[in-house]
Amino acid sequence: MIRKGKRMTKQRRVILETLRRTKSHPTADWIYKEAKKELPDLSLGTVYRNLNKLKEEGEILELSFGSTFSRYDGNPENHYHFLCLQCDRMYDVDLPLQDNLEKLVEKELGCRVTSHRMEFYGKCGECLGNTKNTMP
Amino acid sequence: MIRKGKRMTKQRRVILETLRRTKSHPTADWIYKEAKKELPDLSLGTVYRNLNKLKEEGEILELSFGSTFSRYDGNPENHYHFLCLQCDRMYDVDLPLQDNLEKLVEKELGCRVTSHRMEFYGKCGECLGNTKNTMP
DNA sequence: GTAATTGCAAATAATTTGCTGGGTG
DNA sequence: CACCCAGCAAATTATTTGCAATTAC
Repeated sequence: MIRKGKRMTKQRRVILETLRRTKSHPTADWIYKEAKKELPDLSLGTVYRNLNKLKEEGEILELSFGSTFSRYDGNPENHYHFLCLQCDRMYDVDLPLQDNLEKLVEKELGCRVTSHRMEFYGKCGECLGNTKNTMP
Repeated sequence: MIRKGKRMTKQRRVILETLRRTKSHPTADWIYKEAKKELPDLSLGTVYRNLNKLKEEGEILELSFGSTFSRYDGNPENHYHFLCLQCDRMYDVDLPLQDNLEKLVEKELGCRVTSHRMEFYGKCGECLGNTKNTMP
């Protein structure tokens, strides 16, 4: 693996490790606060710059579905997500990619489809359970 | 039945008409500029306020997939979209909703899924045509 | 009449960028 | 030792909000 023009600074390493360690699909700010515990002088701008670089290099995914901020995923393989509208937690969905749909879209629009994204919305298991207990 | 809010001001009417008239999935700013031709005193804040109301009432859709700004769709029925990564145009995709996938997600995560969204990315027919001449 | 809604401008929120000094390869 | 990259803070961008005046019902 050739690291062309990429420098492995300790900031970059800690940011990537922080993201890979969690399954919570965190925001840039969460990563910043978390990584700052290890690197107290870390700045938020550095977090954003590194997240953008890592995204361009295909090391991570940026998830920016229907909200005012981005979440990040340390797993760069395309996969789907479920967002709980009550607690705002985001879960990975282990469903096979519907690549056949890309073909259908190409036929319909006469375009070239290179990727797609899908996100599900609703109430997560934990929130379903919580309401059950507190509901009259 | 209490009709709280929801006055048909001329601003609201023009904003909705402007959005319904186009197939371009425009931004709030585009709608503002366009509607301003008819209502010169219109302000951008009013456009945002009305778009949010219309969204809440289910009259329109807000599309905020993977970008720093929202686009709006005058068709409130859930449907998929294709975004051309070259020219940034957005197209409606006429594909049946994959509601069966919602069931699969519910089974996998033990959650309640109420909706989902899907977006396709690539190069649109027009952009393919433009490059066809220069491709080997 | 009166409460929702407007225009305006200032406030937020998330992210990006310019500068300069420091650390990596 | 060249030059990428960090830290810091100010700039940008999209959107929201407070307020007094206006307007629809």
